[in-house]
Amino acid sequence: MTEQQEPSTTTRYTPSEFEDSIYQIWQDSGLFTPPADGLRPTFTVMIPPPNVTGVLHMGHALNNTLQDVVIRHRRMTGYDALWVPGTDHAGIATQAVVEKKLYLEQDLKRSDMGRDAFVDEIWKWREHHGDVILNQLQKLGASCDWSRTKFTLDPGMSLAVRTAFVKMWEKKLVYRGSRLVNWDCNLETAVSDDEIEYVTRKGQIYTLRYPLADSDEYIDVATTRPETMLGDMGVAVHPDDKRYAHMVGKNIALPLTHRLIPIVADDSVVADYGTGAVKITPGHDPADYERGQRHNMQVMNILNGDGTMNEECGQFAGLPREKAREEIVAAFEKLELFVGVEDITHNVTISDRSKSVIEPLVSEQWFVRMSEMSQPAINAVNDGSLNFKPARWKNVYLDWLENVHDWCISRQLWWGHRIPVWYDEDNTPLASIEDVEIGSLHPETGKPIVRQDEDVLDTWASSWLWPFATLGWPDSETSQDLTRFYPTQFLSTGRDIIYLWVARMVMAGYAFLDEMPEADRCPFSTCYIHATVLDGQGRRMSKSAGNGIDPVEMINEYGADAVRYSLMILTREGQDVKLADNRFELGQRFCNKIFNVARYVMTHLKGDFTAPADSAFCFEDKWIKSRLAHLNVTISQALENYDFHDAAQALYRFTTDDFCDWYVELSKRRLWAIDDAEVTDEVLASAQAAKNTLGEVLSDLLKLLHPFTPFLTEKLWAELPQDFREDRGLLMGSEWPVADEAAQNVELEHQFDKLRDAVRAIRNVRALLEIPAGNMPEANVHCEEESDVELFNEQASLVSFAAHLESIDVKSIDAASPVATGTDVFSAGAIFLPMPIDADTSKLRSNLEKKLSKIKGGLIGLEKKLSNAKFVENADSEIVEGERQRMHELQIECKTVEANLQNL
RNA sequence: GGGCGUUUAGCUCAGUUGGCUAGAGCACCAGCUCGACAAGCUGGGGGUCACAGGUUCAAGCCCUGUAACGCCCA
Repeated sequence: MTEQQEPSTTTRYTPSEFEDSIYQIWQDSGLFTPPADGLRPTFTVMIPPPNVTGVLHMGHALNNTLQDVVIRHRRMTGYDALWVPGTDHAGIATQAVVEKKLYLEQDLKRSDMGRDAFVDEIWKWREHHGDVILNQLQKLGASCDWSRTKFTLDPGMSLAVRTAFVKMWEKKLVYRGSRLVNWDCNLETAVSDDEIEYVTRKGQIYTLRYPLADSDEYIDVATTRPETMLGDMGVAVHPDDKRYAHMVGKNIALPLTHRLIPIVADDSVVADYGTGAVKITPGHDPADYERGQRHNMQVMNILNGDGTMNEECGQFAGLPREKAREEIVAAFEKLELFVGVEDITHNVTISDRSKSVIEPLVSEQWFVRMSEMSQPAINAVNDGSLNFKPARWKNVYLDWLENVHDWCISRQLWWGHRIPVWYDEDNTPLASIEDVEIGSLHPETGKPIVRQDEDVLDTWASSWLWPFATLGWPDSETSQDLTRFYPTQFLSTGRDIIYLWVARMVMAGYAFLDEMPEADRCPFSTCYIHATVLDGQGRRMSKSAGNGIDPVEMINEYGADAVRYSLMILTREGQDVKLADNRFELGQRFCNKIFNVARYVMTHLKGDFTAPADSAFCFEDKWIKSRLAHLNVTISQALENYDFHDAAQALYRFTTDDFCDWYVELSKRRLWAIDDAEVTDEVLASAQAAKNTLGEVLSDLLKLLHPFTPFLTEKLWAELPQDFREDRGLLMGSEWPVADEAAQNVELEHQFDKLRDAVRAIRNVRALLEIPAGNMPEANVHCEEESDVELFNEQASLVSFAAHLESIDVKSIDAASPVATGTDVFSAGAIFLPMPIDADTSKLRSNLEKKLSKIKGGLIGLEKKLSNAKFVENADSEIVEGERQRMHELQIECKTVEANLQNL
């Protein structure tokens, strides 16, 4: 692509013909990898690693487009920009996918295969399918440094995970203990508090009668899970509850068991809810666990890992919990201890992953002490080291950190980082970065090591190290990347993982990078929370609902640039985006526009090019250069602030309105002039100036567009003649244009607006009077200000050309209105078009009448306002003066319109 | 129960520290095969800014309350 290429001859933008080859050219150019010399400041983005089992969905497409826009912009503005890609091993999800596949295809269960063979199968699966989503990111145009692609189970990541674990071990931040955890009976593993959700479901609440031992009295207790009564260790009532006061301290003979359990008084019981008495099942309910602790109750586990009743359950042992529920209710009925059942709706805790009902149960797990680690992460937001955009998400982040619970990090799975802990024969643990040989001696006890911990770590316990582990930490051999590219500047992610991932990464940065100065430890300075993509009806897109729009399909249909651009302009900060698939037409139309205008411009840039003298550049040349300079400032600011919608919108406005509809159309006036028989040097120079301006504006515009529509702009850049690009390199690697301050001319832009308004007014009257395009009358333009008379006289040919006129006759507004004309008023005066013979004036009349009533309405409002002493007194003098001016204008307009109406 | 967000044209959305007649795209209507583009060009119609109060000379914007929808936490 270093040689200039021939412009395309088709009039339709057909992205499928060039996107893949352009991506290949980028790949081969090495530009995805920042230069090794390290001379420029760095700008780093870490991709939120998608699950290795994942396929690209709209959320990914949106999020990764954002990141690519940021990275491409920074790459062009002089940074060594690095975007590190990778995938997450996603413990539970991946294990489940492969487990299912093996079962369906080979009728194999993992328990039959053994750990090593099963893990091998997952690795094989990853070799074949693990890059799907990364390839899809390439179709989207993601300019990641693929040479640095990481996987959260890579050996380097393993080293990082083990190092972090041992650091926590040494600081006593990690501990092993028996605690009530959220147990997923389907997956047979513990999950953390952050991996569960609550759903409202219909259920039943059962009331059971518990007889007191050695008494005729009883207590009724209500429960939604009758089967847990087998694990009851007591019954609690409120200390002030007179109904039960005499029973406190006595025992209950727990039915179906031979156990006696105490009645205790506890403040946590709500006396007027239900029967006012609650059963205490410390082994299977978080609140009861607390109550049990307060009353020194033992914890009894009645469940097996798969959700069946365990050997503590006597006749019920081995039954699935649902079946046990039925049988226990039946048994209570038989004993005449069943009081009743009612339908209720209540919140049920389910597992994020398997969607099965979570059973709280006590088991031996590894936990991370979070409270002290959370403090630096809290400080980071408060001292401004970390900014959220939109800012309100910092509250979600802070809420979680300020109320953080210890994190259960062990999982009873096989796919993941195995916990780097070994035990001697007395179960004394030893944490180690290096593998410990079985049979070697425990350094503290001197006893032989007999086994490694069977469990693996929660996936987030590797991904929280992502920002620095991807850069080589803690390996000193490879960690020059860490010094150069850490901390990163921008993290973009979804709101659902603010605490699962974002908060933990910040904690990890402060906790583990102790060799770095405090100020450099926060892993990113901006956390951008992107919009959620909803379907056309405003529902979340989901696989199960089948309402997802496949970005890859959209790319095939509309092109990656169209998909990218559409997503960017639809994404207002903090605002969810409703997406129907036809919304990509917006981007498609825009890309088509760029494609065609570039083709048009380039047909005029052929051959040798000599730059014209400054004097050859005319009014509209200066105008479009001024608009371009303003656009540059707007885009640059918007991108630095991550206001993607604003940037995309400014590009749209400039490209379609300013450039295509006005400048390019006006340029034809001068370009066609050289076809005339007698061509003066002046005409030639003017045409040359137009060509030069077209080329220069297009060149800069392609650059400004490039972060949003990289494929198309790169293709067009290759076709652009040498004179309009500084070197033969790729657009992707080119320098962002410098906003030309000298070219910015607000006054001139204001003048152009007046010309444009006049042209529009003329076109409007032409349409109302049905004057055909081929008919080129002479129009009168009457201006309110003398300076505008001058302006319109100077730019008469511009106005005539744009409005299809033979010529214009410019006068002061004080001049008498010409007779037999149709009029319209505009921002600087009025225009008059000669009435064609047999003209139907009805449309013009109704237009004028409507306008008149609007003007009169405006006048009444202004009169009222200006006669209000308080307004004149209080409002800024500029505002008051503006209103007076406006009033004056409206009065003139009123007069003009009335006069014309009378003449009709 | 607590927190956050949204409500502006038929649809999807902009609208800055309060200040000219509230904007865009799509859709709609009328006209146009004019030498980049019919995925186009030109012109046009269309809004009680959710509702009720309040502050102010002035409110889509600020304050209070209400309603509907959505998300998160417990």
